Amino acid sequence: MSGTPRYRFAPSPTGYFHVGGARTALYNWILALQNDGVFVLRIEDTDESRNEPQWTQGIIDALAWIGIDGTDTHFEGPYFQSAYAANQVAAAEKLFASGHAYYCDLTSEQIHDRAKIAGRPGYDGFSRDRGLTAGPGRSLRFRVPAGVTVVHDEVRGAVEFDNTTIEDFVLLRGNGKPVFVLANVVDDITMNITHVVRAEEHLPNTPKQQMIWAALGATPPSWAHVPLLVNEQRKKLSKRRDKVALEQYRDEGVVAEAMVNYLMTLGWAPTGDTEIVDFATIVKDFKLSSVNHSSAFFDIKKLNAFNGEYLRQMPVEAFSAACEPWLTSDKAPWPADRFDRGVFLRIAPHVQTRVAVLSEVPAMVDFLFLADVVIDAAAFDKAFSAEWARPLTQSIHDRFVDVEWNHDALKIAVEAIGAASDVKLGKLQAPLRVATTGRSVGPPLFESLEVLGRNETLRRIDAALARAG
RNA sequence: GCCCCCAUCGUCUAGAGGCCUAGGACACCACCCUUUCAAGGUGGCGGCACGGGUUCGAAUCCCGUUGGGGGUGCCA
Repeated sequence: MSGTPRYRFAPSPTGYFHVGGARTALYNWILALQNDGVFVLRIEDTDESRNEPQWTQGIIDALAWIGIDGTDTHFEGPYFQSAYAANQVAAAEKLFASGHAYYCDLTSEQIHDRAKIAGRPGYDGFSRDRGLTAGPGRSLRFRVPAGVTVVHDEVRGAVEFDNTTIEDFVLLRGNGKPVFVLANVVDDITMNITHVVRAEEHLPNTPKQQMIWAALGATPPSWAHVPLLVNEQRKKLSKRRDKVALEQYRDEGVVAEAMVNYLMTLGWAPTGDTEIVDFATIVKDFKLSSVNHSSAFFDIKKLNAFNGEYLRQMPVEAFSAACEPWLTSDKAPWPADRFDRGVFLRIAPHVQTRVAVLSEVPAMVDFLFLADVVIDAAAFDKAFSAEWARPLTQSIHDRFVDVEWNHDALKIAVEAIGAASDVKLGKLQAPLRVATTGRSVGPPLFESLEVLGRNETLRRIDAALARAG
């Protein structure tokens, strides 16, 4: 046994990268970092019907996004399980040669029929002592020994399995291809994996894997099964039902730091009264033994709250830079050449406290970059429904012609007009806001107008007055 | 069906027999601040699933019940 702990993350490339996978990867990565170990990435691409090469790059990109850097010295891989097929078959043959496995010529239908007649599900060990050798259509099954298999799990403690409840499971398919349980173990042995940290759904097949390790003469790794991430119905998060794609959250403007921090509060908690902690603290404090045993609901609301917190903590320049993908691409509702970074930077401090995810930003500043502001008709009608709305907005317009153009002066001017007619600023700003920004809510009005500029402000007020008739 | 895991506010969690009148966070509600909306501040609502033990003492240990979940493929 070498002294370097070797962890691994072994996803299959069957779709977008799952947030549950992200958390499992994070656990392994953090453990590798804090123990000066190695994080091995192994792509389990043996299910030819479901694999797509594009997903492999997606996994690598997603890992990089959450800080699991493929160029870091603690990172090793990616390895591809399919490349080790011959090695896995060789291991299976070794198991056959040593009597730990035997061939069986029964078809799935025959097994099913026998089970039905016997009244107990599963394979009944029919070919255990028939002395069959390898042949077309024959599968290789593991000869599960009598006794009890105890899995020592770093999260759950000792878990006992009575071997009579474990059927003689398949190692090699009728077509000669290895199945998951074999491939997984043989690769782990080949790659000198010492610690297997994965989701709880794998706990039931762990005794099988442990038996294979032993039968192959290897020392089983340290196991740890971490709780599942579930949806609101408390069912395992699924790609079909739930919003689980890491890429999707990234595209909506969740920042990686918030995602990582949030993911780490599921099933584990940093010490102290705050859950918002930096990655270095997490790496320092994380312990498998303090991971919870029960499943955790992936709460998008709380994720967004964390994200808002992270966004607000950023220096405004960093926030502004983080916003750019949403402001300069086709995600933005205005032509790319109308975006002005300097203008955005001026309004950014006010946007920063008002968004939870970055994708909300464009709608908050579109009035600055759109040639013609898009008026929300309902908001407009409501704002201009008051008796005073039209005349006072006209007065504001007239005053704005020569008022000093900064937010304080603008505010004082509007306030004065309101005071003369006994209309509070809170109400009076409504028609002005819709006229100039198209909406009833947004960043502080006078700051917005200061950035918008006098000419455009006057032009929009004119247009609104015309519209209000 | 069988095997395995789990059980603290709605949710994520703190809690390793007395520090618990059970702490924090998200959500929710109220108030304050306020140029809308936020942000921020203050306060509030709200939980140890149930039943038995063990113990001077149990959210914490044991057993059972109930409930939830995972697995049970020649998928990974």
